[in-house]
Amino acid sequence: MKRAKKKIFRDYILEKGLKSTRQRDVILETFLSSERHMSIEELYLKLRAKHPNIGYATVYRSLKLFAESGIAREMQFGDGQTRYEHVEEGEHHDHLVCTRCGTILEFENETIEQLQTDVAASHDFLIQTHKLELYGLCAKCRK
Amino acid sequence: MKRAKKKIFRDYILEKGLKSTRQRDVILETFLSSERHMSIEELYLKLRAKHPNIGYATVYRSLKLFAESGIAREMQFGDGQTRYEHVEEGEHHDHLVCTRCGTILEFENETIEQLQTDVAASHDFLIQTHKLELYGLCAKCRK
DNA sequence: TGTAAAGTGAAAATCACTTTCAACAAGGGG
DNA sequence: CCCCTTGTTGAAAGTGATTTTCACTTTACA
Repeated sequence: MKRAKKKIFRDYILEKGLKSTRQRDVILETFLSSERHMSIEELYLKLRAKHPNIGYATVYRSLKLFAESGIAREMQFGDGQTRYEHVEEGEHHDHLVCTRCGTILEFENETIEQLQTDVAASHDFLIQTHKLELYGLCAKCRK
Repeated sequence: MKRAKKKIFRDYILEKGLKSTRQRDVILETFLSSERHMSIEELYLKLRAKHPNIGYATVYRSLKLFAESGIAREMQFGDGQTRYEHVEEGEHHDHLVCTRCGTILEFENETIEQLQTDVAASHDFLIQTHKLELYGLCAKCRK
């Protein structure tokens, strides 16, 4: 799976006439072996531990590239920081965001998706993407 | 309705030991008689027309206060600007956001709300708020 | 009215990115 | 291999939205 994503990215780079670099390899490896929903700051700090010479800007640029290539997705959860999550092909999920501890859980609900399509249709609206987030307290924090 | 919101705000101000000022009155009046989903920039420009001496910071501060008092709600639609919408008591709606012209339509769907509650329950999660946005092309723009 | 506490506006500061730019690497040729 | 065109990088400066600071008002109540 990690291998597959690396291939997708390699192919994307090639197709666009871009170059494969040491930095991108390191950032990709670190991103892929990190938990989902990492903020750029978090990823940058994690990277710095082993690669103190990698610049902030490079991390931003690489993540943007990962998103373009289709292996990552940009997300905003209202805390003012952009997070990137791993993209699994053909899968879409929504989020439960704990407002106390920041934990992000994922869920899928086919019925909700279908109802969204219905709503859009009734407004003659063509859906490109959607965002559904439930904010509140996770099991741990509500005790 | 406008009257009711002004009262809610007045009560909030009082309860918190804050002060009622000319600026807040003007900003509130302008906010209430504006369309929903105004960005701060838009509101500020509208205000300036009649009150050129009101500062940017005061508009920001007032809107934050409106949100705290419960008569307004902060919203992010991914265009990098915070928008404030009017809160009608006991009503919750979601949004259709046109990615081309920026139009924001509202809709309500009780079934989706119910399914959200079910999802949350199955994760032992306590919902405080939620956000559902469908991004795409509105009827006008999809032609 | 006096005055303590809150509010205001202008400007500076902050925050999360983005861009700039000079120095460096990649990946083809030749 | 070496060249050389073109993309890449890191540091630092720049952005744009929002916040904070601060000296100066205003407000509300004693």
